[in-house]
Amino acid sequence: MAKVAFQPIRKESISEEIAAQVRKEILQGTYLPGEKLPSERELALAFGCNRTSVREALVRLQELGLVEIRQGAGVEVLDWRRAGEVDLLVHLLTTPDAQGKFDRKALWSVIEVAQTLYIRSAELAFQRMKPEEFARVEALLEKQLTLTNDIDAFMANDGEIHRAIFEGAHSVALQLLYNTFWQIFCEYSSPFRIFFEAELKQGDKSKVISYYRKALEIVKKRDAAAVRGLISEMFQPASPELFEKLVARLTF
Amino acid sequence: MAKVAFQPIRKESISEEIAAQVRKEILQGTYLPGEKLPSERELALAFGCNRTSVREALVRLQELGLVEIRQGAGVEVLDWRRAGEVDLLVHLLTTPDAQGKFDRKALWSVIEVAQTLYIRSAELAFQRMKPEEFARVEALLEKQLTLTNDIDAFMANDGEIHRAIFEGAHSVALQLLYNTFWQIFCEYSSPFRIFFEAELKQGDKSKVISYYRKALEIVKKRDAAAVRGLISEMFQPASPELFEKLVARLTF
DNA sequence: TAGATACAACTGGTCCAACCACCGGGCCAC
DNA sequence: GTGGCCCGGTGGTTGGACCAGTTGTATCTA
Repeated sequence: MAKVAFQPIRKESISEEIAAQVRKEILQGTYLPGEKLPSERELALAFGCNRTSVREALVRLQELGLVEIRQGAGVEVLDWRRAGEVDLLVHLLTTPDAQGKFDRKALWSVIEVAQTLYIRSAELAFQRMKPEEFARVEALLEKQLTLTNDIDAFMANDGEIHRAIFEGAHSVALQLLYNTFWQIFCEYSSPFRIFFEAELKQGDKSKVISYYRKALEIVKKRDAAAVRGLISEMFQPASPELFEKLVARLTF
Repeated sequence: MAKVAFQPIRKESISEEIAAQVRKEILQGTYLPGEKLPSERELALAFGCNRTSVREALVRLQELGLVEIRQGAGVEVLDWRRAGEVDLLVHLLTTPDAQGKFDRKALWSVIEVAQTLYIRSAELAFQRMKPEEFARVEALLEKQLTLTNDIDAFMANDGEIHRAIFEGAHSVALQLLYNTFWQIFCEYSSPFRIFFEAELKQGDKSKVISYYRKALEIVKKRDAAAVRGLISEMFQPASPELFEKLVARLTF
């Protein structure tokens, strides 16, 4: 086991690079809905690469609902507020606006929705989970309380706990929503990491630790009535004042 | 205006065709998570097309979180329950399982989540909409009551009403979620079309019409407390018994 | 002159063949 | 057991060619 948690490197392909650049321009409003992108051939020239790579990039953007590609007629920029897919969120949240400002309002809206979905998910999970599923959640929560010395394992197990809840709802839709929102969280995990590290050093006085204890108790008692409050508590660090502190630590 | 609402034809590109076929196989479990797809060259041979088209198709699947493409190592099938994006839902709902059976449970889970999101959205909208936004919703609702003779216009305006509510929440996340869920609804619109047509013929006795009347009143009174109940009523046709009737009319 | 027609320029769609970059496994020397 | 090396296979990228659809325009026709 390495002393440091090395991050696996990922080489961006040319088409991803191109997609990222064009996506940014569209999200920042350089290209307005209804306008046409330069032709594939022009883009290839501009990016100094092959047309094939440009095409792959455009296909990516089309999948996100950012553009519409029509043979013979060029590539039209769509209004992403009307046509954008949910998976656009993660890009939206990591793309500063034209003034280089970070979109706090968008992030806040995601937190808001995440909380709503989490509460609903937990409500359904408490109705639908089988004994062995409850047992698994209990086991994960107990494990979490033993991982206070390993921040990496702590955060990984944290993800598994949340996932178990969303899976417990026995809802494909919620499960996929979890995937998307978890991906967003991962992009933002750096400030949370610092937050958790500070918390864990406080040992028993830590609010985070006491939160997991409380969660474990509620799950053991199958106390469905207490779930809503518990989750609201979990989202407490996302309250406006703490929100600003977390945003200040973002690293992209 | 044409007598019939013609559907714009869209020619499927080869890469879309390939993506659809491979997606189906993955969703049906022909390829299990961890397995590798045939190489691009093999797929090109099998589909009788060029490798370029296969590559575009695979990029599409990667964007959905269905596969992971790694240079030199082939294309690995991922577990879409863990890695799939929300945008996968629309494909999941229109892909029968290996026995050719339609996945009712998945559709039900979508309806369930849609209701949750709609309620939350409306709650927020009632808190955040400005007078002109309320006025717009009122106008759309009033317009809806005049469109009882034009089913196409009726359904289009219906979409605008829902969109206005989701936009009223002033939440980018909810707005994009609306786009994705609306897209799913469009895939399923045929049974709803029949349902609405039958309702509209009943005139004032129609439950649907009375629903919009009630909605209009609630919006005019800014009666936020009544919203939850109203939306639950709207999702009433999705109750188990009617759900089966609607499913029976699906046409894909 | 108004409308229909034909054309030409442009755009995306597909294909081919070649080469580069990377992975994985097998082999070898240390 | 470790690291170095090679080799076959896989994805990544390239340039160029041609097909197919769109669009605006110049032209022809009534």
